[in-house]
Amino acid sequence: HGSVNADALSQEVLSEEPVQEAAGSGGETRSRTGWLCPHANSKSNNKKRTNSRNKKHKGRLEEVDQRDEGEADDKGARGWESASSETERDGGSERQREHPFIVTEPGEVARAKKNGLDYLFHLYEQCRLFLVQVQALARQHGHKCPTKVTNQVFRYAKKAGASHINKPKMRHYVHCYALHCLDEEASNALRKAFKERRENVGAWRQACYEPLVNISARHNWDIDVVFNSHPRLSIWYVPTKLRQLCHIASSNAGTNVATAGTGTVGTILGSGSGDLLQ
Amino acid sequence: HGSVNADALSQEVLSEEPVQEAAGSGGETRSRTGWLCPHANSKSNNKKRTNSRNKKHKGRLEEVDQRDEGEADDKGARGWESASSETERDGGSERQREHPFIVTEPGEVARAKKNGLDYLFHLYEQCRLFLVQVQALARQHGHKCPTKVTNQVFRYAKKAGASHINKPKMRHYVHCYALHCLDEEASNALRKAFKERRENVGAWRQACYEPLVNISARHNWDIDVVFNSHPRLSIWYVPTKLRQLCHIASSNAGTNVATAGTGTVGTILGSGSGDLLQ
DNA sequence: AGAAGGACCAGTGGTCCGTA
DNA sequence: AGAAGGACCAGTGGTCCGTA
Repeated sequence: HGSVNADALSQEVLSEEPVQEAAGSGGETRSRTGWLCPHANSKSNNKKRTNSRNKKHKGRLEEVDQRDEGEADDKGARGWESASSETERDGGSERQREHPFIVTEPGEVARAKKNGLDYLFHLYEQCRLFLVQVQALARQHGHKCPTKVTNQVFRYAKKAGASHINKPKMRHYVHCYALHCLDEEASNALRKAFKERRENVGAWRQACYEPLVNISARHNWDIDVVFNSHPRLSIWYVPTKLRQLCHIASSNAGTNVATAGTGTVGTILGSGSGDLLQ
Repeated sequence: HGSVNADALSQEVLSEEPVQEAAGSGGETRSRTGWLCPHANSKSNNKKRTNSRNKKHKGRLEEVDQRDEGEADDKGARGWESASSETERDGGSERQREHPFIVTEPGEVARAKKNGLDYLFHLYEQCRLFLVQVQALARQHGHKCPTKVTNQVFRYAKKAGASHINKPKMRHYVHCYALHCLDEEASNALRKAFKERRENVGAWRQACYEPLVNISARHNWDIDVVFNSHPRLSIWYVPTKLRQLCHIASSNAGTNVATAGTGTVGTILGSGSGDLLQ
C-alpha cells in the first residue's frame, strides 16, 4: 500500500489474504521488520525523480495521491513518501531497499546486510505461487488466465504484502534462475567458482548466459522451447538479451547462411565488448 | 499507407512483399478497385473525430503527420484524409468502407454491395497467413514470435496492402468463425436458417454464441481449451463475451455452488436482455 | 564502484462511438 | 435502422536511470 505508483490503484480489489510471507529459504529467517522498519535513516523523502527522459504523456499520474485504503493489516505498514508535488507526508518514514545480493554457494547463509543466491531463487518460487493464486482467482471469476508472471501478478504480490518482490529485479536475474532450473549442477559449480574468485554479483550474472546458450544449441537454438519445456521456468518470459545471444550464436554456428563468423559466442561473451553485454 | 493512425508509423519497416491479396474465396472475385477507387462519393474528408470521451493522454499523437513512405507500389493507393489539424490534403480522395456483410448460405455469392459469410471466414484465413509470415520473419531475426493474431500482425497486413483487414472487424466476428471451425455443419445450418428468416448479420452473429457455449460445456466449460485445441482457431483470442457466457453457463449448470439459477444460458441468450448481450 | 527498484514509455488488447 | 473501422484508453512488457 501507500501506493507511489498509480498502477497500483487498479479497479480490481484483490483479496488481502496474507499468503506465505517472505521467509527466506536460504537459511536466514529474514525478519521483515529488518528492512521495513518505518523509522530508519532519516534523510530522504520528498526527493522526486527529476529525470529528464522524453516524458511525454504523464499527467495521468496526477491526482492519484491520497491513499484510499485505511491503515494497519499490512504488518509494519510503511508509509513512504507520496508521489506528487506538495501533498508530501513530512513526518513520513523512509524507503528501505532489499540488501544487495552476493555470490554464495548452495546452502550458504549470506553475511549481514547481504542476501544470498538461494534467497534469490526462492523469490522466483514465491512469484510462481503468487501466479498460481492469480490463476485460481481468474478461473473462479471467469477471467482470462495468465500463463506467465505478468504485471498483474507483481501487483498481486505487492497487495499480499510481498513488497520485496518487484518486476525489474525478477526480470534482471531470470536467466540465472533458468540455469538453476535447467542444470543445477552447472549452476552450483558456477556459483562456487565465482565465490572463490570473489567476483561480484554482476560478473556471476553475466557468466550465466553462456551455459544457457549452449543448452539452447542442443535444442536447435530455440530458447523458447528450452524455457517452455521446464514447468517452473515456463512461466517466465525469455529475457531479451538471452534471446539475442542465442540468435547470434546460431548464426555464427553456421547452421544458417555463412556469416563469416567473426568469433564464437564464447569470445563474444568473454570479451566484454559489444552492446549485447552492456 | 496515408496513415491516419500514429501506430502505423512503427519503427520496424516491414518488407513490402505483395503477399496474397484480397480475392474472396466465396466465389465473388472482389476487384479491389471496387471499393478502393480513390474518387468515389465526394463529401467527407477533414471530418476529424470530435468525440468527447475521457481523452487523457493524447498529445503523443501530434506531430505524426507527414507520411515518410513514398508513393505507388500499393496498387490503387488510397490517400485518405490526414489525421491532424491543418495539414489536411484537400484534393484528397475518400475513405471507402468494406461492403456490409449479409447472411449467406455456404457457397452463395453475395449480391452487389454486400459481402457474404464465406468471404468473412476467408478473412480469418488471410490473417492466419499474415501471422505465419510475421512468425517467419520473427524467427529469422531472433525476435520473440507471436502465437496469436496481434496488433503487429494487423499492422503487417496493412503494410502488405490488405487494407480491408482491421482489428475491430476481425475481433467482432471471431466467435462466428469459431463455430465455423468447430462444427461446420451446425454453422452451415445456422446460416441457412437465418438466411431463410431474413435475419440481419447482427442477429446471426448473436445466435452463434449458444452453440459454442454448448461445445464448451462438453469440455468442462473451458473455452480456452476449446479454442487452443483447434489449430486454426488457437491463433485467435477468446472473445470476452463468449468467455463470460461460458462462465455464467457453468455456474448455472450447477457444477459449482448452487447459485439458484435464474435461468439457463438458453433463456439468457434468447431474452435479449442483460448487458452481456448488448 | 555496484546494485535495487520507482517510474517511465512504446506499443498491446480491447472496444467505443462518430461515421457512412 | 444496421454495420464498418478509426481512434482511443487502461493496463503491459520492458528497462532506464535517478537513488542509496
